[in-house]
Formats: sequence, C-alpha cells, structure tokens
Amino acid sequence: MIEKIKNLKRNKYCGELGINDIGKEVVVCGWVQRQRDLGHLIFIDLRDRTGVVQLAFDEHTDKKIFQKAFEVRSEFVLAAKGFIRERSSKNMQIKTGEIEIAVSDLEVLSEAETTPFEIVENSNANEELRLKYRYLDLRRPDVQDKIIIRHKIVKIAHDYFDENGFIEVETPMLIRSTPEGARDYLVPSRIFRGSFFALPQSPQLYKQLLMLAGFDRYFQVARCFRDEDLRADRQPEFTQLDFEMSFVDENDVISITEGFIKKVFKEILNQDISVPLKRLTYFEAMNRFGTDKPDLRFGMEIVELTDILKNSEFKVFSDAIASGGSVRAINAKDIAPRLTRKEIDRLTSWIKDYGAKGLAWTKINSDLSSSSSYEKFLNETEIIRIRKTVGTQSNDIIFIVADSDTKVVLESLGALRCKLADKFDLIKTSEPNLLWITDFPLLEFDKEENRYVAMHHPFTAPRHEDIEKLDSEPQNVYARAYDLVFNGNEIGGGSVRISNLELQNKMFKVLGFSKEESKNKFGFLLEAFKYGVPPHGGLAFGLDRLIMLMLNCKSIRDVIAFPKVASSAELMSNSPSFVDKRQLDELSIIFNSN
RNA sequence: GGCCCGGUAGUUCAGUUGGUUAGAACGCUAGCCUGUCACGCUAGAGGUCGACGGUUCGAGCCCGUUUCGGGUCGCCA
Repeated sequence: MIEKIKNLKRNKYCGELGINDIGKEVVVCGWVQRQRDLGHLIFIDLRDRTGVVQLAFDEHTDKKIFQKAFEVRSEFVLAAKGFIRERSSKNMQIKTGEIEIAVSDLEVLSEAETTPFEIVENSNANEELRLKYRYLDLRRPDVQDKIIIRHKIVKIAHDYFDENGFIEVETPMLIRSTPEGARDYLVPSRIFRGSFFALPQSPQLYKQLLMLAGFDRYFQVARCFRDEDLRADRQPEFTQLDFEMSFVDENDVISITEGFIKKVFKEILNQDISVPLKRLTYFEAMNRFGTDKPDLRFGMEIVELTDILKNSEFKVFSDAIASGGSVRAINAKDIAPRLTRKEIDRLTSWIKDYGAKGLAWTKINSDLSSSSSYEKFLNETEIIRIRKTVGTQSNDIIFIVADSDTKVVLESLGALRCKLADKFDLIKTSEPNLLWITDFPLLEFDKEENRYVAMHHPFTAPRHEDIEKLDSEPQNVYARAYDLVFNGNEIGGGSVRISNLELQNKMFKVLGFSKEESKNKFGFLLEAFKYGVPPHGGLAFGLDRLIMLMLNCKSIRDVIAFPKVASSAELMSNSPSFVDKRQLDELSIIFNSN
C-alpha cells in the first residue's frame, strides 16, 4: 500500500486550521490519531505537532480514495489534500472542531504496526515501556509540549543574555579530569595510552579563563556530566544555563539572574515575579527550615528547645545537649487528628534515614487532652515551656528531635517538615516561591577525608573580611556564594570567584593540596592567573530542573527528550553496551568481567 | 552499598483461605452501519502470571534467590 511520493506538498499544519479557512484548498500531513468507519462514511483525525484536524471521506464522492481511507490504521503517516468546509455537527472540545477537510487526494506515506501503547494525551502506560519506545511517547501532545516549551525557555535565555551583552562560547567536552567534587565520566585516549579525558561536570574553569581572556560576559547552554546516582530531579547528563561576568560583585550577578527569572516566568507562565527576590542567609535557612533550599510556601518552622531542656532529667534530651548538640521541634498544626499512632511510628522509622535516633511527639486532641511519647519523663515546667515555645493549640502535634549533632537535628526536622507538607497537602498557594540563599560557609569539614572541602567549589571567593581567618579558623570563613531556590529546590548557584593567584594558592592549601597537587590538577589556571585577571563571578542554572519545576513535573525525565533511568541506562538504545574487543584493544583496555 | 514499593493478555488493572479451563476494560482482527468525533452493534483472536529454585497432592497467590523499573539515604566540588 506504500506509494511512491506523489506531489502532495504540505502547506498547512493540522492544528492551525479554523473557521476562517473555509473554502481554502490545503494539504496537511501527519499521523492518524483515529479512524472512525461509519460504513459509507469515514472520518480520520490527523495529528501533527500543532494539533488534530478531521479528514472526511464519502464513499459516493470518490470510491478509490474512500477505499484507501478504509485501509488506514492508527499511526499511519498521511498526506491529505482537500477543501476546508464547515462541519455539519461541530465539536467545540477541539481547536479545529468547527471545520473538516473534504479529502480529494490521499497519500499513505507510511504504514504503522499497532503501537505497544496507545498514543493518547495523558497516557497512563508504564514509564519503562514509554521510555523503551520514547519516540512514540514523544508523539503524545502533552509530552511533546514540554519539549517545545523547553525550546522556548532556551530561546528566551539566548535572547536575554544576548540583549545584555553576553557572548555564547562553546567550551570543550573532552577535558582534563579534576577529581574534586562529583565522579567524572572518563574517556580513554587512543593516542596517549593509559591517559583519559573527562567529560565536564561544568564549564567552570573554561568560563573563568574566558573572563581572563577579556570576553567580559559569557554564557552557554552547556551539557554537563556527573557520574553519580540518579534521583527524580537528577540525571547524570544534564544541561546548565551557565554565565559569567567580569568587573562585577555578587549583586550584579544576582540582578542579571533576577532579570532572566522575571522574563522567563512572565513569557512562559504569565506569572509576575517581583524582584529583587527575598534573600536568606544559609545560617537562617538552616535554623528555621533545616535545609539550604527551604520551601517558604508553608510554615511549620523549626524552633529550638535547647535552653529549656539542657538540665532536664530526661537524659535523651539533656545528654544530646551536653555533648554539643541540641533539641529542636516543629509544630504541625491541625494534623493531629489525621495522624494515627501507626503513621507516627512509620515517620519515626523513616526519619532514621536522616540520622535522627528517634522522634519524640506530643499530640494535642481537640478537647485539649493529649498523649505524648516523652512528656512523662519531663517536669511540669518543661512541658509548659515547650508547649508555649512551639505555640500549641488543639489538634496540633509537636515533633522533637534531639541529637549530639545539631546538623542531624536540623536536617531531619527539615525533611519531616517537607514530608508532612506533602502528605497533608499544606501548600495552598500556586504562586511560585523564589529566594536567594547567601552567606554560605566557604568550607565544610569532611570526616572521611579528614580535611576541609569546598562547600561550593575551590574557586569561590571568601568574603574580604574573612580572608585572614583562612588559616586560623577556616570553619568561620564565609563565601561570596549564592544559591537560587524555587519552591524548595535548588535551581541555580554561583559565586564571585577568586581572581588572585595568591588567594587561589592559599585556598588550595587550606583544602589540603600540596604545591605539586595543585600544580598538577589546576596548574593551567594558576599559570593563567599570572597574566591579569579581572574580578569576576557568575552563576549556573540547572536548566532541566528549572523547566521541570516551572511545568510542575514530578520527574526531570519528563522534560528531557531522551532521558536515562535510575540505573543510568538508556532503555531505548539500550546503552551503555559492551563493545568489540577490537575497540578495547585500540584503547589498550583490558576488560575483566570480575 | 542500604532501605521501601512494584512487575498478571498489546495496554491499564482485578484475581477471595493455595484448589475446575486465570477475568474485565481499552486496544487489535473481521462483519454490519451515511455525520462520527472516546462513534455504535456483533463476533473473534490474544497469557512463559518478570526469571530461577523451593514448600505442597496442587502455586499467579507462600518461602528463597535473581532481574528489571520507581522512590529514597549515602553520593551529587
């Protein structure tokens, strides 16, 4: 039934046709959404990326074309020519529902087998199957729309950064491995046996060198790679919207970023973001919300009970405080009646994932009677002071975590806060919540490696006033870094960079690199820093994550055309895969299957 | 590496205490049908119950192992 191409040349998209086109002769091309055979009358819904249009066939008008339409099945690819006419019974559910095409010529450009799942909007087919046949999944309008909106967001980014004087420069994909941070994807060199390229985790060093080279403002839609385990919002191969500016401080970078955010939310979602955005210090975010990416769309803030309980007879609390930790609580308002004892037990075991050793709770009933896991161990004053501090009313439930490590207390309560908001649907607003987190510590002590590691990256500048503390009290040095948070997710991060050879050397030293190590790993940067460095700073958006959140998707896979699954495999092409021994031999790689 | 959840026609699911020939809807195939648009009506085909092993007279169901997928902790400068 496949015919050689005739001369039907498309001149209209299906979804663009409407009541104003009546009487026009058009040629449309697309896939068969559905064929309805009424005996002596056949209707075909033809779909392209713009929508569907109804093709009409009448046996008495043209027997030959009618027979062709009769043999057409779902997902056949057609070209159809005909006059637009008004439908005798209109379908106002669809955009083109007032008209149809009375087909006078029909070409079957390709036949199609029955697809493994139906190509329909909002399919509930299993994701594994959809990913194996991703090209079919991508035919579904809701899936396709996300990829098209992604294109629009990238276009807005190009326009915005261009208008603001940024030059897009492509930085290399095959680069030197710098094993600070995430695990590198490695590419073996054929010519230099035993040597490897790495795929970039970000264009960080190259964009700094572009500043040094005098480009002044750079940006890039940059593919990045990190060989770490996946999450719902994390892929090993992802895209950064990356930019860098010279002769600026943090406020310049923040304000350029805010301009982009304002523009993209307006143009894509028609939402007005008021700038400047709220800023919160890292310290405040951690203390109030137990995370450096707080969701401010609901309350339930963390409160500290350490002072009340430091002398308590209840050793679980007082011992945690005595060994340098703290006791803190959140008050989940109005959900006590909705939390059974069994569910509280489940939360208690869940929170252990975050390092908490337990979860103490007090449930206030509607008649103000209460039950509690810990109050029997406390005296009257302590109970009253706790209740007063967290501000309990009827139907509230207090959750308390105590630990010798305050970070564990904060992070587990922060996680519980988000878990409860999700479980009980506490986010009532549809307004996007965006804010900056600033004043990060420059360094973090890594117990495993027994040294300080950079919280952001080793090129982040310390605050001027803290530079002298780098040697004496590195834990108290703050960074000129800032993260952008959107509805409780980090969508971008950046900093003002070190632009001084001496300071960069000192930073490497604080991180525990010997002179040889820093020269070996970052020698080219240090060398470059000898030849005139402008002060510079920048930021990188996680583009996939930004789009995912803007479009309200649950998974980052939804906004990536060909994503990878949790094992980092790609189900459609079935990669990664074994390669020929010859390929391995050329690369001098000996594969040991054990 | 740890923990939790899932895998039954092409698809989405149901499947009782372990008991006859594993069901439904949609899809598919064929026939009928001139205004449908989730067309309708009639009939039909379609199953390695993820895989392997065990318990049992008997396993889709119970146990073990394994595989694939999802979520998450660790990890993600």
